[in-house]
Amino acid sequence: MNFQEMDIDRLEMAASMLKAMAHPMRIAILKHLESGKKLTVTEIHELLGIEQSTTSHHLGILKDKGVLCSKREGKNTFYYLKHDTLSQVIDCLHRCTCE
Amino acid sequence: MNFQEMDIDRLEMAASMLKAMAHPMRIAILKHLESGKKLTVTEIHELLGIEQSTTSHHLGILKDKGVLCSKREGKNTFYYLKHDTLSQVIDCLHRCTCE
DNA sequence: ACTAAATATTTATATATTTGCATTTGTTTT
DNA sequence: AAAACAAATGCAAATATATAAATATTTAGT
Repeated sequence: MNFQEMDIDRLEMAASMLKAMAHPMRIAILKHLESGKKLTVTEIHELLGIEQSTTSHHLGILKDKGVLCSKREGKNTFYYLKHDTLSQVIDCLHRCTCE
Repeated sequence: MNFQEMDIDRLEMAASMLKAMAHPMRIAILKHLESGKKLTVTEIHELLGIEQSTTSHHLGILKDKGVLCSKREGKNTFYYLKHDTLSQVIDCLHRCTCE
């Protein structure tokens, strides 16, 4: 594997993380998970007022693409940011959409 | 227009900016535009080794969604980041894809 | 006005995403 | 073991996106 390929892999990884985040509901989810907060599927589905299955689906995408992690505790599954630094992306977008 | 709607509009705006950025080639373009750099379509198309029309198309998407601005000077059109702060998003992704 | 260079737009086809509903799987409690 | 709760999955219709090739537009130089 040469540098070129490594770079392409990395670009694709970055792109798929961004793509995972690039959805209004998923950004709303991420806003609720800033500063290390951990929330269950039900909590998120109630906070946002969207279907349970839709919520789970969105969380699955975010987890699959490396944006979130999850840990099961009994009946609940808690979701949280994989990299705290990703809150920066959300904050940055918040600032860029002020006009 | 109530706050709820305002919030939804903003989420959608943020999502469409992210969606515009969520593509390997477009991330590669953004990497070249960090720290206020301004490049022409041809420069980018040569830097990345992709078709001119493809390059223009990608730039058009980034501009349309509010990620880039452009200014024409003679035959050339220079593209640059609309918000300098967007470099943070790229840097953040760079850090998150180190594993 | 004509040509060449730089950029932009249009097309069509293929592929991917979103969403709700119904169902299923996993876990706790009785 | 059955009931109740939490989360995940499969499916299908509507919608959106990617890609590449061909064509069009804008501008500078002659």
